[in-house]
Amino acid sequence: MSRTRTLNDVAKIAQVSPSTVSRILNGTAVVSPEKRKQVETAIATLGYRPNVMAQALAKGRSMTVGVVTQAISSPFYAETLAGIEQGFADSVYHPMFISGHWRQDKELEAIEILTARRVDSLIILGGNLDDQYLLQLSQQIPLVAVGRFIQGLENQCIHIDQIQGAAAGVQHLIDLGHHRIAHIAGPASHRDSTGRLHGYQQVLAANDIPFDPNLVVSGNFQEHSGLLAMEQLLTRDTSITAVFSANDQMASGARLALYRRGIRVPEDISIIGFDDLFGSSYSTPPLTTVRQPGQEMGNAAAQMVLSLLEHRKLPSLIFTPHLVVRESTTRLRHS
Amino acid sequence: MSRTRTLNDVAKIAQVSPSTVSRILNGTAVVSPEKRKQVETAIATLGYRPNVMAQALAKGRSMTVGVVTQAISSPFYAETLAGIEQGFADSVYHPMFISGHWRQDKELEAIEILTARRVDSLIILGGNLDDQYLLQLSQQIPLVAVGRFIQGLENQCIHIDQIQGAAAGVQHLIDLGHHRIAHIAGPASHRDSTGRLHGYQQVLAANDIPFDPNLVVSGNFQEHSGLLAMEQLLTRDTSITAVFSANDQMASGARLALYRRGIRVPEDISIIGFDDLFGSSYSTPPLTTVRQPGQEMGNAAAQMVLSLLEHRKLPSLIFTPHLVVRESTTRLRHS
DNA sequence: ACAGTATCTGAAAGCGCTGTCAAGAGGTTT
DNA sequence: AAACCTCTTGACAGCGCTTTCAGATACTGT
Repeated sequence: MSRTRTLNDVAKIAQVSPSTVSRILNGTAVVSPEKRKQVETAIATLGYRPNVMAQALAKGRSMTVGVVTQAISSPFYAETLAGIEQGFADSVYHPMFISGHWRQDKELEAIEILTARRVDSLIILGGNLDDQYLLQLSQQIPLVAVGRFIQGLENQCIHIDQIQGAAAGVQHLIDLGHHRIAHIAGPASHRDSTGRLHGYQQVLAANDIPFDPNLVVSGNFQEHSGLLAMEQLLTRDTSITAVFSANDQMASGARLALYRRGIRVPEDISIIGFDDLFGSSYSTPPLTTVRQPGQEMGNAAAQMVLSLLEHRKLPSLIFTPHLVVRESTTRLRHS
Repeated sequence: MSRTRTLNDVAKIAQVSPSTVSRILNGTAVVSPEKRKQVETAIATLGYRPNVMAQALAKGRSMTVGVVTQAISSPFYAETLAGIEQGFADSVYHPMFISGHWRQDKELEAIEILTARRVDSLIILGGNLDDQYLLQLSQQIPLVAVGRFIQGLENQCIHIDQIQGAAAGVQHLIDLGHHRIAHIAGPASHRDSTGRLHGYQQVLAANDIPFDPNLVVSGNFQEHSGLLAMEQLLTRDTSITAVFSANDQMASGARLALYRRGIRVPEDISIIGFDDLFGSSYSTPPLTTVRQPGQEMGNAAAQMVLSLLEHRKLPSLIFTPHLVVRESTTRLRHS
């Protein structure tokens, strides 16, 4: 393992001062063509690569942005991460991901780790950190939040209206003639869950359909909890003709519960999800869902960070949930 | 944005030398209880956090390990990444992920970026870099490869026998009485694809079933290509009773193609996948597949890196593919 | 009481780079 | 020919930390 080359080595064999090499590397000042040539060949022959750590220390900027995600293997977050990565792709910055696992302590720890590395900026994906904390954190370091709306930091949040999204989904079901519509909610602690639940309730009310608490069961956003929730709904009430699941993963679990009982989708029961995960368009039947453009939002978050870092004015980005009708929902047959 | 505190600030207000503070932080030497106390309170009142960049520069170790993955949003890789992250969780190291998108140039670029940051070690997930290059790279930096087997670097590879896995899957189909078994292969350029194809052919031969080239179609490991492949198989040959897909994602696409034509799974056609993605156990019907323990392999890769970095002897880890029988395969009914 | 030893601590040099500052070279102007 | 610019370049002081080295102190044993 040969010692790695330094800028000094380059300077020495190019017979110039380290400053000059630095200037060429960074384009910080004009350098005579001859010296530039010498330096360039020196760099080439040594195979020199600047040490980003040292640059970071000297410049006071690490060229990395920290991303607090919740779980790298969660399909929804993964799409967003891919968007973030793509958004930084041709910039000089690079993202570093750390998972918070939906636990506030882990998220705080993630932020510690990231700030100890002096990341230049932070992207927070969902999570349980409170608004107040993030608001204060944003005073110390440029940050953008994805999937949440923080009062006083509106311009640095990328989110979509969950209520509106849920409303669109449930209205679709109602338009198809359903009125016994169950809801598999997310965990009550999660603000997206409550938003979606509200959307569900609002649309019911708007359509004069009484809200029946028996028709809502909570899960934890994972497939298995959707399956359990569906089973519970089925034993509670047999008049259900449609279910609105707070995310695609639980919809998938619910769909399996139905399959096991021989209940057909969409003929017997219609299902609608939320998120539009990539795989949802390949489920059987392809899932009707409310799309949250995860990748685009991630990409936008990266752009926003870049603007923040370069003190450009922030792009104003608006994302709206969007109903994607596929084959898991159908018109209610009057029986 | 208040200037962030440095070790010197701490030293000053604790009335000790910077060296002493450093010693306490790193446990490098014994320090008298009083000084330790002074320093600790100083750290607490200042809210001091060491600058990892500066530490890295001084120690010559960045405490980060670079991971070259292929696509962060690919379900299989995402599981592996989660395993890696978990494997480093209570170490002082942190992973930094960069995607190569299955393109050699991007992978090389990823390695450049990572080494410019002086990562202490590298984990390579699959990809198209050639063995020779990696073997040479491993001379410069501790590296472990996941999902590939490199001659001369066997101890630093974590992989499973693709042939054996495919064989197990196909044998399962044969045991159920199938002999018209199609294969949806991965891209020919991908070594896992060829391994799985060989496994398929070997088992066919071992059971005296003639290999019919018409029964194999290649996809690109994405869902859509599986759908296309299935459609093609269906037009080519109507006697197919089972299909072995080179991964779960294509199996999912194939399953959709069948659904569209009203062909039942598993009653009319049995399907078996490869990987055992988390979502596969929630497909309709739950997919029979050959499990590749992505998360465990990722975790093992992290452990291996840690061993390498601490010069401990390498754990010898053997992973084997494992048939997971679910509901997408069934005994052939003699018609 | 004194050399010898074991402990703790600070000074200082550096890790690899950047950026300020001032000097030297060459060219203009009057 | 003197005074003044403009350009390019090197010295040098950091960035925030670690680590050697040697000095200071406190204990040994004889």
